[in-house]
Formats: sequence, structure tokens, C-alpha cells
Amino acid sequence: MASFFFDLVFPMKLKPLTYSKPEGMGTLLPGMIVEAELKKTTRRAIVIGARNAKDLPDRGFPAGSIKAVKSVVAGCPALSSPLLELIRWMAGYYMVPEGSVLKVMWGGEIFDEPTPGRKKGPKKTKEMRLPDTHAELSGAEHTPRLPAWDHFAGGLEKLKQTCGYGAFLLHAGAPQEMEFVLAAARDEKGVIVTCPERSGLGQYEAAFRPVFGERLCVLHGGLSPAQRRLAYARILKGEADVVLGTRVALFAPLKKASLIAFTGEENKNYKNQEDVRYGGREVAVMRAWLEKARVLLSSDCPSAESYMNTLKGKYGYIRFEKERPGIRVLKDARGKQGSQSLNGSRLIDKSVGDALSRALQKGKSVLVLANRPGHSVPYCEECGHFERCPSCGTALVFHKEGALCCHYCGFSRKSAPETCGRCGSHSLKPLGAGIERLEEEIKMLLPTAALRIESGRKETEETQESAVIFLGTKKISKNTGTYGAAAAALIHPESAFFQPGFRARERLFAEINHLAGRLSPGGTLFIQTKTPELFQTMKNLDYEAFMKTELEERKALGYPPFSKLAHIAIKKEGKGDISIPKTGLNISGGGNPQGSIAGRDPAGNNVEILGPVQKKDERGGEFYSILIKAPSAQELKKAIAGVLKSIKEGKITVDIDPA
DNA sequence: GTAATACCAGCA
DNA sequence: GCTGGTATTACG
Repeated sequence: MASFFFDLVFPMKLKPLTYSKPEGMGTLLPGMIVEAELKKTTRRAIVIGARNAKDLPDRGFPAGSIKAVKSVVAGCPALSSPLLELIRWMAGYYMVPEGSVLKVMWGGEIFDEPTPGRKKGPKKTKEMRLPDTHAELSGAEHTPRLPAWDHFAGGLEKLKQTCGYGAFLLHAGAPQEMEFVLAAARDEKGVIVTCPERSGLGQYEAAFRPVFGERLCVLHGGLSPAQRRLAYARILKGEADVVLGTRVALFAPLKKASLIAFTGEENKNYKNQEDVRYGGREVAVMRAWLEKARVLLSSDCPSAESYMNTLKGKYGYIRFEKERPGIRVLKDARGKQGSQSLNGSRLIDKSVGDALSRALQKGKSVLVLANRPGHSVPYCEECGHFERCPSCGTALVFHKEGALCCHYCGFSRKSAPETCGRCGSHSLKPLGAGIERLEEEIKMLLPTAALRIESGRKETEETQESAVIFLGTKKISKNTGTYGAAAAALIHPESAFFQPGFRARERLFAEINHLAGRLSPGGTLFIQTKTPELFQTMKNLDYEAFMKTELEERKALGYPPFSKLAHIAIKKEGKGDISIPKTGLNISGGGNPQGSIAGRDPAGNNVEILGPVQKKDERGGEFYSILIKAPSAQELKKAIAGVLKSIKEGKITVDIDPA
């Protein structure tokens, strides 16, 4: 019995709408691309489902007002049913209409496989070379030999032998990761490989192209509309069934995906930060589940979430043990001996300086990592005063060109303070190890060394010279020239411990781990800190030991992976305060800002609501921030609904699983 | 995304 | 009350 009504999804903030099939139109199936009228304009949509005349959406809207589908664009279903299911799941999980999901999947467009009517373009489907950034050295060059391949060859066998859904976590450094992914993908049909950043795609392409040739297709947000159209057409036609890309590649309209490799799984770039704020990892695993495919998450330093899933037996665990470089944690005792001016203090520990110098003499490069750009925060030892950003309250950082800058919202003011702005004393002391301050120091310590400093702009320059000091924030360690450095010094990285957010420690551990991975064998990583105690669990880069304490702490405080989080931001639009009325959710309120809804959900459920707290964004705009912790996704959703009901002004953004 | 409509300040 | 511009809603 044929259906005559179909639900269509348009790529816009809109839930599915019901249309009818006109007389004489061939079969309509879920997944087809069609054209239909919305308001007065004809647009593309996808068919997401069929329904009978009886269960038209909530009676109450006149059946006569149903419009008919205009035409079919892509005959055989362009979207597989797992992909349609994925749209439904994302809409539910991230609490957005299906149309928003469709919009974010392919950048607002619905592509099709152009009908092969016109013959002017022979089979000249040569993939456009990616511009610039990927041109760099073809990855194979610095792929070291794989010393212990068979250590995880067993894992490869398990992966390959799994039929249907199966999830695996590969814990291995980048070269082994790529080698493993390639080996896993080799005989597959329907593969998605993702990298957290565009810049990582070049190496993968270099490794995959020789194996897959024209079956390989690269997909990322930087493609031109024409390149994109071509890429999607090739995937839809089935010409390309190995898709390499950034997180958007997770939505590649493959007829069937059998393997999804999600590399660098801990990377925060996988989180979409606008529209539908989806997490790439969750999408990858869900797509694999719906496709009955295998998913391989991999990382040099897996996220607590994924690691936890291996402990619970939800993911298979494949580990490649590697040699750990030496780590030295040095207690920084400076600070008490006073009489430091803005321009003269010793910052780099003597033993660190000596080690750097020795490495340079041997013709090796070294890295010095600052905890921020600029020079330092001028802090008055007399009265404790420091200058704050007038628009957002963040501490202002002195830059040597003679300005105080806010690194959060971008405010800056011309000023080169000599005396305290409050008490007038000459006791300003530089706080924090900024790039500029370390630069002074290095020029004093090692005046003849070649120095490469991170510029304020985008860091794209690649250096291959040897015996260079790379100076910058952690960003500079992306410079390929830093690969194989003999030593690295982190100056006061403890500031990362005091960043807000429950992932601060995990991030710092991953960064240190990543940095250590770049050093040449036998290299040393120095951690110069005032708080060596905080680095106890990181000292040997012992991942298991670190995660053990980290997970205990997360459990105690009820953070993921022991709970589900949502963040709600309420931007005020006009002037004046947004009042957030008390609701049934409110219990405590004591000590919180007026209108607080903080407390536990009285309906039980162990839902915790933190906030609202007033914050400012990077552009100085004020907003309220609410954090919700719940034991499960379902309870989280209920709690969010409750909170949303209590808010009646402002622009609201809900972020499920915030970073 | 954008047409239809609800809303509201300014005015007759 | 009427108008016209603008914010909000809803699209089948």
C-alpha cells in the first residue's frame, strides 16, 4: 500500500514538514532529494520519512493546506537510511530542528549527483589539489620505522574481524596512528577518515592517495563551492568511497560506511561551535552504530571519556607503547628575593638554560614555551593592584610596544606603567612568563643563538633550519621545524591548572604529552614551575596513572564521564539586566546572584544546576551562563527544558556536552 | 532562509 | 484608531 504523504527536511532552522505526492510522480523514498515549495519559493529538501493519511501531524491543520512535492532531484535515495537516522538522532540529542542538522552537515547546500546529460566534461574528474597549507613535506618522510608493529597487530586483526558495529580506541602516537588507520582501511569499501584540523589532512592524503587513487576524496570546510559540489557528486556516484576530511566528512553521503577512523579523538576542534554544537566523536560513534560499521577512535593521548569506555569494555583497547622522553620538573624558587623591575628579572632556571645551550651547541633545536603572548602583567607588590580591562575585567598584559592589552576581549590602551596605578609606588613586578619577557631573557642568556619567535598573526611559516630556539606559546610547537628538538622548556605552565573548566588538567597533560612526542629520542622536557606538586601525576607521562587520579576527581565532582553536561548561555540584547525568575528548580539560591536558579532539581534525579553567573565574551558582550549536570542524557534534557521555561528574555544557546 | 504576521511607537 | 516600520513567528 503506497504512501502519499512525506516528511521533508529543508536545510534551515525548521522541523520536518509534510507534503503530498502528486499524481503521476514515481515512487518517493526516504533519502531522495526533491524540490518543494516553502512559503513562496521552491527549494531543495530531503525526504526523511513517509506517512499515511491517518497519521498526518497533529490534527488541527487543514489537510487541504498540504502542498505537493514539485519534482525529484535525485532519484535513487541519495541519503542512506543510517544517515537519515543520524539526522534524527542529532536533532533529538542536540535539541535542534532536523533542518538545522541538515544545514550544518553540508554547509547549507543540498548537493546531488548531476545528471550525466551534457557531454562537455569528459571523465576529467581530477581532484583539485588543496591550496597552500597541505603542500608541506609529504608525511612519509618523517614516518619513523615502526619498531613494534606486531604489538598492536593483534588489535588490527580484531578490528578487521568484527562484523557489524564495533568500537575501538587506538592509543598510539601520530605515525603509528596513521600507519594503523591505513592498514585498517586498506581492504575496506566505504571509509571515513577524519583529522581534527585541515592541516593534518595533507599527510594523510599523501599516504592514502597511492593506495586508493581516485577512490579517495578530500572534504573540508575550506573547499570552494565548485570543489565541494564535485566532491559530493563523486561520493554520491560511488566513484569515491574513501572520504578523508575534517569533522564534516562524518556526514559524507556514502551509500554504505564500513569503517570510520576518527583520529586525534581528544582534539577540541572536533566540537562544532556554532549552530548545532555537535561533538564529532559522538557523531562518529553514532554513525558507526547506525551503519553497523566499525569505528576506530585514535589518539596519542585519549580523552577521559574514551579511555573510560575501554575500562568499561565498551571499546576495544589497542595500545602502542612508546619510549617516554625524560621529564624534569623544576621547582622555581624565584620571586621572594624582590627588587625585580619590569625589565630585569631572571626567569629561566640555570639548569634549563644550560641544557638549552648544550643542545644548541650540538646543532639541535630547542623549544621554549611561554604561557601567554606579550610581556607580563604589571603587579604592584605594595598594594596588590593590577590593571583590569574596563570592558571585561580581565588582567591587562603589558606589551613592549607600549600598550596594555586585554587578551580576552581585545581591548588595548597606550601605556607603559612605571608606577602603580593605585598607590603610586614603584613596586611593579612582572607577573607571568610572556613571550616578550622570555625573549629578553633568552637574548641575555644565549645572545648568539638563532631565535624564532611566534608572531601574533597566524603561524604558518615552517622552518627546517637546525639549532634554532623556538619561542612562543604552545602554538609554536605546530611548526614542523620543532620536530626532533632536543629539549623543550615549559615556563610556568601551572597557569593552565587555574583555567576554568573541568578539562584543564586533561588538556595540559595532553599538551605536555604532545610536546614530549616531538622531541628527539633522549631529549628532555623541562617543566619549570612554582608548583611542582601539581605535576606529580604528569611527571613520567604515565597515562594510566594520570587518568586514574583524574577519573577519581571527575567522579567525586560529578563531571563527565560520570555525568552529562549542558551549558546554557543567555545573551542580553538590549540594555539592563536579564531577570531569570525563580522556578520549581530553585532550592538554594543563597549566596548566588539575584534570580538564581541554582540548586538541585526537586524532582530528584540528581540534577545539579550551577549558575547563572554573569560573564563576558571575547567581544565584551555580557551574558549569563548556566551549567547543568545530570546523570544521564535523558535527565539532562528534562532539566534543560525546565530551565529554558524559566527564561523569557535574551538569546539562548544550548550546548550539550560543552568543551 | 524569508514571507506572513504580530507588535508598537508615532501620529492624526 | 490608523499607519508604517520592525521584531517575531512559522513555514505543510
